[in-house]
Amino acid sequence: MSQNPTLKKIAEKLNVSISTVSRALKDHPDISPETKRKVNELAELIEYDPNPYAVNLRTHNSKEFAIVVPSLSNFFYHSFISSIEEDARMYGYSVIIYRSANDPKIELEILKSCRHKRVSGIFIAITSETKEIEPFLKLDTQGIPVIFFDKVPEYESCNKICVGDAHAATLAANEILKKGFKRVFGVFGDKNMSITQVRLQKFAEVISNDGSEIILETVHATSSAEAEAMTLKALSNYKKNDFVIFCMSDETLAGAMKAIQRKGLKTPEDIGIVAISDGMIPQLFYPEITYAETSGFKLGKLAFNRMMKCIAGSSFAQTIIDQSMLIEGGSL
Amino acid sequence: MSQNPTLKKIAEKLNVSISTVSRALKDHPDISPETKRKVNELAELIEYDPNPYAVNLRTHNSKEFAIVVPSLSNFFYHSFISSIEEDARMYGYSVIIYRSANDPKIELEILKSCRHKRVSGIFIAITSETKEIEPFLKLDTQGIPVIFFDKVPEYESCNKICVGDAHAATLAANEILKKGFKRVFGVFGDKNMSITQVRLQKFAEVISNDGSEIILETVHATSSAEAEAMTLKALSNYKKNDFVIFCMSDETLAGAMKAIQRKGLKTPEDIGIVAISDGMIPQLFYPEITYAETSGFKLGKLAFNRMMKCIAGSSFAQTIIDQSMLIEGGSL
DNA sequence: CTGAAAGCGCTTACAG
DNA sequence: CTGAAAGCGCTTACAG
Repeated sequence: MSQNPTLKKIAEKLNVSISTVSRALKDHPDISPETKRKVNELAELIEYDPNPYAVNLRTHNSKEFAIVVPSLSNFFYHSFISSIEEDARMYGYSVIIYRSANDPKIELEILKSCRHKRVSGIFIAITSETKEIEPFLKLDTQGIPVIFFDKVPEYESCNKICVGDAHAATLAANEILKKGFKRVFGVFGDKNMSITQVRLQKFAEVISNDGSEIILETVHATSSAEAEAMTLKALSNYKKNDFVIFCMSDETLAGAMKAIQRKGLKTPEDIGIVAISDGMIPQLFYPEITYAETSGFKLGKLAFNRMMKCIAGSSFAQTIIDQSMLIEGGSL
Repeated sequence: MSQNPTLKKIAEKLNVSISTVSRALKDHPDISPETKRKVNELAELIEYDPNPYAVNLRTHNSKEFAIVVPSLSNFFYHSFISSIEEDARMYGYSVIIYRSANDPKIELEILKSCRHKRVSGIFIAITSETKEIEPFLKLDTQGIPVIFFDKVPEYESCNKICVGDAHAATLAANEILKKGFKRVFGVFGDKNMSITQVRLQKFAEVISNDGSEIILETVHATSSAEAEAMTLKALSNYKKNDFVIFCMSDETLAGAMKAIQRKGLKTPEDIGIVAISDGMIPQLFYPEITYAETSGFKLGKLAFNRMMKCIAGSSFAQTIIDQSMLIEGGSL
């Protein structure tokens, strides 16, 4: 069991002290080049790697990041996680994934576990029920940076990396105006989520501010199946060529597309559709669906960047909004 | 910084020794009920939680599982990870995610990191280039159980949890025979992957053994785009109603569906399609695509189960095959 | 029933 | 340039 190389073993073989070996390995200026060479050679040979638990016990630096998300069955979070994982490994960090199941109690437990592990930092998308953010702020003051992403609290002075909800909604709405549709059917998600509120509000604002006589009907669906049923119902009094559907998320998009297919309608000939999406689902269809992109991958890069700055000592809280881009398919 | 509760602090407050506190907390029979009560009360009060790094340094038990996958942008792996994460947290383990980027060198590095962290166990889908499995076996003998899943090595005596490739291919092939198609176009993945070989071989076998005059054409695509191009080409001499497409994976399915939509064909009226899939993509279309299910979630449950047995001391290596089920959509 | 002591593997002031 | 020593927070034989 104890066959793992340790400082002690190297020290014994080389007839120097453990301290010397430790210093040589971290290229401490005190140590002679000759000793350094010998130590490094042997370390290489026997594949020495410091025991991370011992290091942490001394230094309280775990070289682990935690990512906490409400759910793992979500393309957006996957690409966020991939993105973080990619950067983390370059910097020698590992990534621990936690799933809060959208339950604030579990979320709190996870935070506790993060604290005891003394993770180097936490990326978190909070649950839709999370009310208290003191526990998060406390971690921050204890030296564990917390970067909120996607689902973030209202509270001002914390680090937040968000999708540009208003901007994405505007892009989609403008595209609809540009094409001159007469009726818009907007499929939105759970009413309680702040992103739903922002997207809905902005979308409605842009559409109605246009001055033209566009009819906007909106619904809230909490699942794909619900989105499908609602869209189907809306399509019952469908008239060719003046109708466009807007979906605020991949989940609602999946449902709406199902309804469109069920009705045997074709985009863009029979009906238009545009969404806010991470891009995976839009690309499964032909013509590809036009969408305002919310990239988990890009968000991950921004979040990681911010994290590294926090670790380097930046205590200045910042909200970063990732502006989205319109990706043109041919669906409207 | 050092404001975290420790055994020492409890001991001081209660005027007992650290040893006593440690024992009381783990309900050691030696300790008096009275002492236990006092210790536990205080521990509760100040929210004591053992420092996992200190515990590990002593016990070499990390309570962390590692999951290693070639890529994270894959629905199948996501559901596998979700599944493991769910079980792991119930048992008080955390889950570390590693991505090998399908590179055996990175894979090796990850293994090394797992060894030094002394993770409690590893779930791994190996890269398609992995030749040497000694490093894996070595971990196993060092007391870190390795459970291979999905992409597993040929080597016999190790723990493997696989999708029933042959069975899934058979299910799909039988469905095709049942419906009496005349021409089958099979879209397969990377030739080098063992799952491709098994699926192709079995599929071809079942189709050709039927005795009827079915024409089977197969291609290998390494991306969705390639699958789309190849399917498009095959569709150029398409004749209504005798043509069915089989896709061995979600990736190839995405490509084939794109081609079908591009041609303006409808399933099942114009053309049939059947796949092996995790189920996410098939459900996006209407009619839903019929598929032989390979469930990452179910595989995860099986793998976790096996892991717990290994940790409990089972040294007997075992290969578990998860038989798939045919999920009927209406696509052929 | 309880405690003193060693030790897991490392880091880092302190001393020389 | 190098080493002895203390200590991170815990566990566990050993002794009483």
